[in-house]
Amino acid sequence: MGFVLKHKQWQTGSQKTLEENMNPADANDKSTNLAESILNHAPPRKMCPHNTRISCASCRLNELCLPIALNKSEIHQLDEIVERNRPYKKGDHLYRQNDPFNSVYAVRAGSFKSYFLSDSGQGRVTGFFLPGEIIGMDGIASKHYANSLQALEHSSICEIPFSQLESLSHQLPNLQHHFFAIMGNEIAKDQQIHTLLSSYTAEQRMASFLLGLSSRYSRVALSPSRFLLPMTRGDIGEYLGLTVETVSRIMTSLQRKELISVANREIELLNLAGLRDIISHK
Amino acid sequence: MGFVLKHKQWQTGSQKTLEENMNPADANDKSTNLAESILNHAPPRKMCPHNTRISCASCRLNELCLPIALNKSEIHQLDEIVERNRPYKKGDHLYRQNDPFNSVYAVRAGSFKSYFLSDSGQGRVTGFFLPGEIIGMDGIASKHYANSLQALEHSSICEIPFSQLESLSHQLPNLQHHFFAIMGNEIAKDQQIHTLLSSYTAEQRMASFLLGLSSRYSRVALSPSRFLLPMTRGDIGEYLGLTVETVSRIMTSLQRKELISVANREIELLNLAGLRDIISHK
DNA sequence: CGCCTGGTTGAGAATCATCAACATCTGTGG
DNA sequence: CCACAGATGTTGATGATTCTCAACCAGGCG
Repeated sequence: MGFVLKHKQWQTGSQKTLEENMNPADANDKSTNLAESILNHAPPRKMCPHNTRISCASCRLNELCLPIALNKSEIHQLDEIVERNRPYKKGDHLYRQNDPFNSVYAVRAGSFKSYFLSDSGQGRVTGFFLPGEIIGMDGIASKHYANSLQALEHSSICEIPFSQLESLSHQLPNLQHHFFAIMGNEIAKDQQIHTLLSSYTAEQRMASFLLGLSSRYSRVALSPSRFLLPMTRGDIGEYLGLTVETVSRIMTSLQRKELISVANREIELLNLAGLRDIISHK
Repeated sequence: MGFVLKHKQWQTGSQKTLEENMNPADANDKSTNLAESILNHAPPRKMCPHNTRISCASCRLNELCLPIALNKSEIHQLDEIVERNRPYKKGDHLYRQNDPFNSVYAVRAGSFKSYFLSDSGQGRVTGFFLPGEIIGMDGIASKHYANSLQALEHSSICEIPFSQLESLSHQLPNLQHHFFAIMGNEIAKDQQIHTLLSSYTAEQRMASFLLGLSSRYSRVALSPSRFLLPMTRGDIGEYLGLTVETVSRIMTSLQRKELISVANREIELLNLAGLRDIISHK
């Protein structure tokens, strides 16, 4: 059966403070904010990990996000145009399908899903976004977002106004190059999903999906073998072109084969090689 | 049954000269080339439509391709970096999976398919490319092409070395903006295919595919309702995640419903609204 | 406590794949 | 120009994977 974890010591993007090496100025800002809220008779609350006064230079995701390949002064210029918004609660929308496109966003903590509603009303999840990943590039061409974007849990993001990103890219060849690369990566990733959806069985899709999450979590220094699924079985099904029931059945089947161990949203990948075998097997 | 066309007066990208408004200098080049080939005792051949001495400014696809939104002098600069290669025969490869990435390509005439071979050996078609469309963006991020690219018929392309495109984009904000838009468009398009593959029935996929081709052909001033399919049923099947047999069956079924009329590669869309209904129905 | 969302499991149905046979088209070499 | 071979396309019979419908369970939140 494989052992099942009972307690809540699971890692997710939002449960871990993402800016650990903050500078003293940031700490000061924080205590100031706290003092203010007390003065305003707001209910005293725990220190929120989603500090909005963080800089790109100190963000622990900067290896994944835009600043990679920028030097110190360039990062500072990027920092100037990034807006760190208020956190989003589970279910909040970052934007909706057809809203005018203004910005791309980098996930700082938590996770999001994108989904598309067709005229006939039925929706399909088109993507999941974890910390360090970029959201909103589907709106660049048409100037309107093609999907809606919703937080799957308490999450925070960095907003990057696109016109300013363009001007800055014009000044910084490294940034232009890197943003081309980020978009190219998105294109390559989408084509992999095309292959997955057009030729994989339900079991292969699930195995591929879980391994994908695994490697994305390990990129942000979380465990590649134990994590919480931020999305529902329904979300997974819509994303993979399967029904909820099939997703559920495959999960229990993978568990019976001792490849994974699941309990609700908690999942552990027990045999990565075995999962890979499922994908290549045929 | 709908009438079936018997003869070969069908339009494809390659059967129509794509550069009609060529300037006098180009015409001179052409006759010179012809004279040369006669002097060299080469077999006299028909005037080839794939003249390589064409400029972006005179190309009738320049409204679709990169030059859009560039002014005259900017187009000239773009022209400098574009290489117009020899034509490709049916089956020729433009590049193969894992080849080092150097350039993106614009289709000038004809058509191509991209396909991905997985480790297990089975391949899947990931895209089709018609005149005016850009090929190769899947290689930008990893510096290696993720797919192989093969000509479906006699075709010609413009090669745009990517590093030069980047430098030029750095000088010309319009070009940078436009290339971001082209990549954004590719991302949005890929996500539509995601929705198609994850939620459409076989019939909906075929209808959507045919309507997609229709609008892409009309973009290059070809008939939106009558065209030649440059790809095999097998290619279509791989692309849509169906088998050859299913593709064939759906085609005859659509024909019985008098929505289309097919004979081999010749296809006529008899009822566009009817095809759209299939997609939105339920 | 009870509701509602989310998740699991089972039985039957439907779509599409598989296997197989055959028809047709294309291009090549005699 | 014909004949042939290989690739491509069609059609039918059968079967498997996945969906649909339905019932039920668990957990979180007011």
